[in-house]
Amino acid sequence: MTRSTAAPGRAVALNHERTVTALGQCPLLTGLAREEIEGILARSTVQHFPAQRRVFEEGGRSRGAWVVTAGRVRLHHLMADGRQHVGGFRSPGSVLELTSALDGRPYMSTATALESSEMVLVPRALVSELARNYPITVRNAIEQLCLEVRQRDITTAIASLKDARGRIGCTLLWLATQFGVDDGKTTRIDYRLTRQDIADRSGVTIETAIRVMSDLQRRGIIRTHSQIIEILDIEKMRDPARCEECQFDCSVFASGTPQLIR
DNA sequence: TCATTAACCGTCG
DNA sequence: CGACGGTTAATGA
Repeated sequence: MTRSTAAPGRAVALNHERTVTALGQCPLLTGLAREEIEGILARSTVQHFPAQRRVFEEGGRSRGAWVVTAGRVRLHHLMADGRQHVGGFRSPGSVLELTSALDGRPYMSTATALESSEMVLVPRALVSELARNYPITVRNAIEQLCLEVRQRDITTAIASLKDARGRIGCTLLWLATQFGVDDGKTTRIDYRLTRQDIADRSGVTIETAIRVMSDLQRRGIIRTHSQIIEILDIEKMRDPARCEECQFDCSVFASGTPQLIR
């Protein structure tokens, strides 16, 4: 066999390895052995999506739970005026639409690939079967659904904040809990986001998002570089977001943070 | 395509 | 009235 055929074969094997690893990192499957993950993958379908392609749509019949195994995904609702309300962003290891997979009702939001992404669709039947065969997955599912409920509270908090400063501040702080990487003094949101993404997550126009973020940069509270946002002063960020009077569990400072939704 | 700025305008406290 | 934020347009990277 020539080198030209052997090399792609090895690439496929490596790719499979990465898919298995990412699938194993899915919170639903925590505690399962490698062979069990392999078995689940064997009975699931792997699909690839180019940037901007829809993975599934709100209202569509649930075929199962989706697990992000590569790339990045945006969850959102399409609104009548053409704007999007973004519910959240996901990265490898995330499970999407577990609720729909469990109750068989339609998908609750639309998912769009932000970049070339790989998704594993775990069929509904298999999700039920997992619950029967591996009690740990029931615990995992409960844990995951609790996290999703809590995140929904954050979304509510963002929407209920009165002004744009507060909404964008709350959005950035939440993103910091989800994707934040502590660089000693500052926190970097390790997830590329356009101004439009921030605006859609905050419920404001892109111009307003820019207006507010430019001001935050002038005041030395944040710094941005090629779609990566760094929070330089979390205290001052909490101020416009009015974190003190917020009843939701965003907990930017929480040490021993529970597993977050990736 | 993404980011930024500015002028303008309606809403609301 | 004046702050705020959406709309529109122009421009730069």
